[in-house]
Amino acid sequence: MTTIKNENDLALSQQIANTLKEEILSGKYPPGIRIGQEAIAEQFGASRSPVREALRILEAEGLINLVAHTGAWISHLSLAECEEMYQLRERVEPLLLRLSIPHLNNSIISTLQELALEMESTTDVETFLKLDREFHLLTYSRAETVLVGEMVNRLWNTTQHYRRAYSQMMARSSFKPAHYEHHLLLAAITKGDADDAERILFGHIRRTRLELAQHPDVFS
Amino acid sequence: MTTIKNENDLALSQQIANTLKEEILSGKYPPGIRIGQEAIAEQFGASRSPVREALRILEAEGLINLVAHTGAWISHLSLAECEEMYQLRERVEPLLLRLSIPHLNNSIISTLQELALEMESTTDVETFLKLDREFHLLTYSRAETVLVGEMVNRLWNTTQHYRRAYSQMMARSSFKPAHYEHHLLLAAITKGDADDAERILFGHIRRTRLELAQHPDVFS
DNA sequence: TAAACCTAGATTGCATCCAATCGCAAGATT
DNA sequence: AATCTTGCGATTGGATGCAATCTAGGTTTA
Repeated sequence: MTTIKNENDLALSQQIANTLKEEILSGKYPPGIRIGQEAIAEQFGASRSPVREALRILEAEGLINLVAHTGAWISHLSLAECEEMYQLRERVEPLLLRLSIPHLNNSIISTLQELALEMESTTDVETFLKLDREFHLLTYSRAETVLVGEMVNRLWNTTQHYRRAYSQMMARSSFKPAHYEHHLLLAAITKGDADDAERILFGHIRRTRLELAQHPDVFS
Repeated sequence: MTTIKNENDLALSQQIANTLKEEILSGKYPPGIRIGQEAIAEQFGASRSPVREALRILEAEGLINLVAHTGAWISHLSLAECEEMYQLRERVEPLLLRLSIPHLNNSIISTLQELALEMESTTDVETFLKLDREFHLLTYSRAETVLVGEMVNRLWNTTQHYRRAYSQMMARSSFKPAHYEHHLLLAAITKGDADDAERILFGHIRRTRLELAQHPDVFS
């Protein structure tokens, strides 16, 4: 008997929520469209009860909006709301990074190095997105926290669509500052300099926010 | 025809969630105890369906924990988790304050002044808690945000029990630093000095976190 | 005596059914 | 012609019933 919980052990509502979440983050459901309870229920071969609970879970994570009698809509942020999310990220992610840095070992740091180099060499937007997410979440991975980590996860999830749109819009050459910042961040992490790492990360997110604000056409 | 939504117009599940939330925050249900679906359903004269959705909503806000087949438990934070919440507050609340300060007018500032003085003169813990909450939330009230404000609200709600326990434990004299900080904060706000206000607020929350850490007996 | 096992009661999770509400389109009215 | 009204179809919200699971208490066994 193992303590590892099998996915099948989870409540059906939770399984549905997890799967739906991945589908939403993957871009299968674009922002602004509606999801019908019946359709989801059919997709999973379940009744609408667990589907409705799953939708509540996703609403809590900010991925969808539930409106009474009109259904569940994939969340879409306005430019102003997106800027809010980025400002939150600027404040919260440096904290999480600080809590993680003391526990990052050499093995992790060399993986980070590889990820940074891979990012520079890829031309595919979807690959870049995936690597970038991996890179940053790995820098956070050793923080011995529960709540801060969850919050950062939520912030990343709710801005996922816009990171994608932004990356697709930017010419590949415009990623250069991001690459430089990644290397600077890595250097600070290697030195164990949490203050410096915080500053660089803050600037990294802030720069993205300001650039995003110059492309309001993403939000239409 | 008015656009103001009557409470009765809200979905039953939302009404139940709202009422339950107030009851939890008021201390009617102490941390660690279980809430039965049947009991809640009976209290509201409803079936278990809306109750279950209400519980999902409250879980999302961090007020309860849902465990499969064992029910809903009022959240209780460990000392470590509570410190996490406070560290989040240290980072997020100064941001919200910064966004609010430019729009605070004289009428609000004089109300803040009154609240600060009232706090100093009260001896009742419950009154102090209420005034303190009013004071800080009022300093945030003009921020033109949606998401940041919601997040701060959640942070306050999930730490409510512990602010109460902390206040009850502290001798009244130990509130003096808090009063000084409130006045300093008010001065910075009056000057419109967001940088200074951020620093003071950060220190205000941080001091409370450090004092709380010296009273681990609150978490048992 | 203490630990493991087993059964009964209670509680939750899910499926199904019915009622309430909304959106849309066709028709009526000014 | 534009706007308001009205009715229908579709979809969601809530109630009820049953199966699955957990907890507690008593019984058995080493």
